[in-house]
Amino acid sequence: MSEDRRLRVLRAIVQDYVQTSEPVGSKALLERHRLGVSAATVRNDMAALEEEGLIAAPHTSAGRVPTDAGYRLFVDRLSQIKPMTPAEQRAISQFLETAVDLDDVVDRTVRLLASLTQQVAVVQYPSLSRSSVRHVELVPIGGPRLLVVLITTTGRVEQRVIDVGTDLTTSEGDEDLATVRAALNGATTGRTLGEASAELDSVPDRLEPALRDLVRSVSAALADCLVEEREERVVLAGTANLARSGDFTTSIGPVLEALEEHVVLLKLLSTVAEEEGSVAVRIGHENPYAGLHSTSMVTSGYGVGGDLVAGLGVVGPTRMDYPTTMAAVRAVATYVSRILAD
Amino acid sequence: MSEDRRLRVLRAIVQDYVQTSEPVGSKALLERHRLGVSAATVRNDMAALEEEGLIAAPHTSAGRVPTDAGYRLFVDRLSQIKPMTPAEQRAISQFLETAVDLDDVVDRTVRLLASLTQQVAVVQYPSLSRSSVRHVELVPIGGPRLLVVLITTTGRVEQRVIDVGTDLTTSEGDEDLATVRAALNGATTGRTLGEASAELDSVPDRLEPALRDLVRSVSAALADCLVEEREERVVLAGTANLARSGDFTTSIGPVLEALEEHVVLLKLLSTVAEEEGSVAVRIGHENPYAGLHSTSMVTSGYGVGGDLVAGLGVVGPTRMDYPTTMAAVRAVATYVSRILAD
DNA sequence: ATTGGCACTCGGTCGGCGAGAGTGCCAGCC
DNA sequence: GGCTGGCACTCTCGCCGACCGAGTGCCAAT
Repeated sequence: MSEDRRLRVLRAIVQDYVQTSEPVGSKALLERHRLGVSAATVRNDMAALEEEGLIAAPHTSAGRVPTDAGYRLFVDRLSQIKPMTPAEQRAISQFLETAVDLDDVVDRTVRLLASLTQQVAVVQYPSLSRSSVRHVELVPIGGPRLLVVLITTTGRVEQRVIDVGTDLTTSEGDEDLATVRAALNGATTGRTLGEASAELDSVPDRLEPALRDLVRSVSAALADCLVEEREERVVLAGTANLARSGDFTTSIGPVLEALEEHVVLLKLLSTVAEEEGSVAVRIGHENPYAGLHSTSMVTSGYGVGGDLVAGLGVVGPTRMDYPTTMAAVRAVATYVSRILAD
Repeated sequence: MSEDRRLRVLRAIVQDYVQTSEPVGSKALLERHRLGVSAATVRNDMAALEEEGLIAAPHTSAGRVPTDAGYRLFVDRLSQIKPMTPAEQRAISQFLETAVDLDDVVDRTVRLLASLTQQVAVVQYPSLSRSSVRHVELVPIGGPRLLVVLITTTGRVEQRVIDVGTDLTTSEGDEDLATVRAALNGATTGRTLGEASAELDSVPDRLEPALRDLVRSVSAALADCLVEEREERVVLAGTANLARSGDFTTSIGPVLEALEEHVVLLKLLSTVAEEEGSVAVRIGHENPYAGLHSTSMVTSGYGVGGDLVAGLGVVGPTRMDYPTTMAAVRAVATYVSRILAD
């Protein structure tokens, strides 16, 4: 019994099941694939595959359905990512190029991914902790109120308004502010947000005592921006696709609940494959979160110039078209990275 | 046949149906409500109510179910908003108070509303077009690059980075910038965003010709911030509640799709009742959007100091507990307004 | 106007039945 | 040893009919 043919059978089963969404039997397989052997042989192979835990029968007299392990093997060894057509690539690129700012890029990305894959798309906002400081600015906005602005290499702008106690609209205040501004920029510009955060602590000590109070409040605000958890934000689109797919008609509930747990999604997105251009697939129970046990997740990282700063991906039924989904995720990740490079 | 009793019957039907989610018959009604009349009488009343289009029978031999018109009458004349208990009020207030910034307020609000009502919560971001300009700031961030910052009275901060062509890091550039900054602030500060936008056009003409190019690019960026449609943003929570309610088990799809149409949601939220503390209810087919024909929407406005700046509300099955839902929406709107007043 | 009574309607459920799909196994063949 | 055709078996699904019960509509009586 050839190992090779057994895998071909598995592949055929996965492909058929993905397409028809019905358990596939030995006879149906023969009709749709030229395997060159008889139904009985296929049945033997299927029995073996079931023994190995790669496929399973919903009940005695029905066809077979791939198990999570079966899909895993299919993804790892039996399929290759379907390249996108030039037309699709152009469409993706054009759609993303017209975005006006970071929010718009993220918004367009998530919609695009949802419509390309017909599944639920998840896009993480570029994460501060992996990007770095481009510039820090301090702007007095009347009386003792000060606007603290942080600009990152990913184009994100964080700001806080703080009350520093003393009036800053004097010429003396201006000077002080300039000193503090220079000190803070010196300490943080060019550093990653994590490094910058650490560096901030030592800034007050390097300045003359008179400025310490001021710099301390500003540092605090800045540190707040740096760790700002809201930055770890995800955006969803295409949840309606869950209902259409038909795989979850019984229980969309748990899946919707899981999708509302943005913290969970973030964790799942953050463990994406390291190299750019590669996609990670998490199938069914491989997923650590129970609500997603009946789903698969295809994710990839994106970011500017080799520095991965965030993840994106889709969530769909385990019975999904992995090759095309992976292609779409990879393509979108690539293009959004390119857009962000500007 | 007393009109009064007929309405009592309608109220009883709505209450029972909301609670049991099963068509209510004459006998069941008598068991749960002391109406003081016999089943036959109730049947006559029900026939009359059906004639008036206030209730309907799913099929010949089943109980009656309120129609959209029936719910409407119930909401308008047969129910009163159930006040929240002091404990609930404290809980709401405390949960919202701990928010650190505007995004956090919105995020907490939508989650709170979803969990209070066990339905889908929708919260619109405070809308720029109804708030006004607090301050405009221009920050040179190296070479010809300039950061344009707009701060609104709702605490929102919009920014754009633009390229102005000439190097600004000269002392001359500093002066020019100061002039432009003063001019822009003079033209916009204190005005609503709509007014400010109109005012911007005339700013270039009032300055010396040498500055016109600079001020024109800055004005453009600022105008862009002012009309920024992303500001008209909504946030959702509790979509999983749709699945649990059981009313949509057959067709969550259209509802989920409708909820993804943020533009539609915005339109629905923007036509909220004018007075603070009042809630608007849109029942079933009263809803202009087909995907929401099987849902009701309970909305209210919120904002700082009498100026309504945005809407919030919930979307749920027409079979919802209107009195409690309306109470929750009203309470949350009130408290979030109070929080935003700071 | 209200009430009790009664015939009627109709959806939901349950059991049985047949068809069809698919399997497992075995004996034979290459 | 591996492949094949054949055959008996199992199980689900859909269909049909019967039954049950909730609920109604109507009518005659009060």
